[in-house]
Amino acid sequence: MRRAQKREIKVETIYKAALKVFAEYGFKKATIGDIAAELGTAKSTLYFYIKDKRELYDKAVACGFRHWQDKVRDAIAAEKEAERQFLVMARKAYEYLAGDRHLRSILMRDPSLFPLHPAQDPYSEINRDSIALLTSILEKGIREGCFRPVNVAAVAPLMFSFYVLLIQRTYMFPDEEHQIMFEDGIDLILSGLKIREKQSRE
Amino acid sequence: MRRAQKREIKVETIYKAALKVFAEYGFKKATIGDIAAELGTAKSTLYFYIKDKRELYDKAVACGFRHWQDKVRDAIAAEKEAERQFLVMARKAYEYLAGDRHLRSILMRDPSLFPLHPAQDPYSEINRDSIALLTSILEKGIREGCFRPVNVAAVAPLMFSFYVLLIQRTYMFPDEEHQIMFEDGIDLILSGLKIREKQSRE
DNA sequence: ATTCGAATAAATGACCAATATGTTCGAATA
DNA sequence: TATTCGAACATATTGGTCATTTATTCGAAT
Repeated sequence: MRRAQKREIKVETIYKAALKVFAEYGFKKATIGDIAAELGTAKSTLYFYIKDKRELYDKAVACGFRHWQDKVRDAIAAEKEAERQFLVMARKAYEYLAGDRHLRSILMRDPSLFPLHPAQDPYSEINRDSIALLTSILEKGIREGCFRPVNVAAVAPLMFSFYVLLIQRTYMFPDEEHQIMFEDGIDLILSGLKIREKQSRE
Repeated sequence: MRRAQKREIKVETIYKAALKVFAEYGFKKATIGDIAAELGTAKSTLYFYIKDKRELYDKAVACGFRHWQDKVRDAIAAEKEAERQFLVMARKAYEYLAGDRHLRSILMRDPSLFPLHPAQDPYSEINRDSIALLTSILEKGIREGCFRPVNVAAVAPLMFSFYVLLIQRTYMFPDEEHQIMFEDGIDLILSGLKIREKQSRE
């Protein structure tokens, strides 16, 4: 295995350990010592791989985000129609987070990680990717004639924020009620998008 | 004029002055002395009307919110159909805030005043009212057959949060782009609500 | 009932020392 | 040569005291 490759793997294990420790103690209280201990290595060794604590946090979180995003992307790739892709995107993102305790804990500790204000978002690159993904689904749906021809450039970021809001609520208050909110929220947005040739009242 | 009535008026002027000072300096930096000076009265006199600084802030903001809400309610009352009411609600709320510099400044200083998490919302009563207003419009629309029969109890709070998000964005970044986002956001939600018997593609 | 000035209580900020933590570095190792 | 480590160094945090500011109370005056 090439050196650079080996290093990459090592860095990933460091991020994983860091994520775990940060999830438990939060950025302030977690120490480099804690993370080194988690890895069974000396503090100083870490500095062979990272610049400083802040960067470690950012990169570790970014890594967690990217992993999340990859899973969602894979799930979407398995679908053909835009409408299905939209639904799968929403549900998979939700489901993945349900299974990643650490990332969830970090998100709950520090909701500002999600971009309320895209301008000051430390993970803008990743979130831009998410919005791009959403954008492509919207465009596909519009091309295929199942979505209304909305202003994609304006609507995609909004929908992303709305989704973040839904996720935050559902995980902050994981009760029946918020579960329903999530489903109904997705349904509302999807209905806003869809073109319905004919609709019967009931 | 009755004593209690006179007192009420006085309290309102105090709230108004407080709002102005808090808007300029923020809660921490604004002092009771500043507010007293704004009113041209002794600090101690304020304590005849208020309990403490914190309460003054909360009540002053609540007063500002209520005023805002009243204006929106009035505008809605002038409309008949649910769909129009919905639109007017969104636009009037936006427009009112545009005209109230102090309230806007306070909101921008402290976005948490708006309930991301309804549970820990200090103005839950007022926001409950807002959601109730929205709920009644939704129900009316559903009864009248122009809105889909959504789960109002789940959708109303979500729409409220979404609206808060739109407002925050638009005022935090008052540029062309966000203006468009506001309009498109409202349009998306309204489309999600509406029943369209027939729709032609174009 | 309402206002005020003076007095008191509580919070805040500046400063310092002690400790904990982040970061660097040269020697050791594989 | 790439990687690890322990010790040394630098920086940040904490706890504690004092001085100052600010919040709040109270009795006298209107």
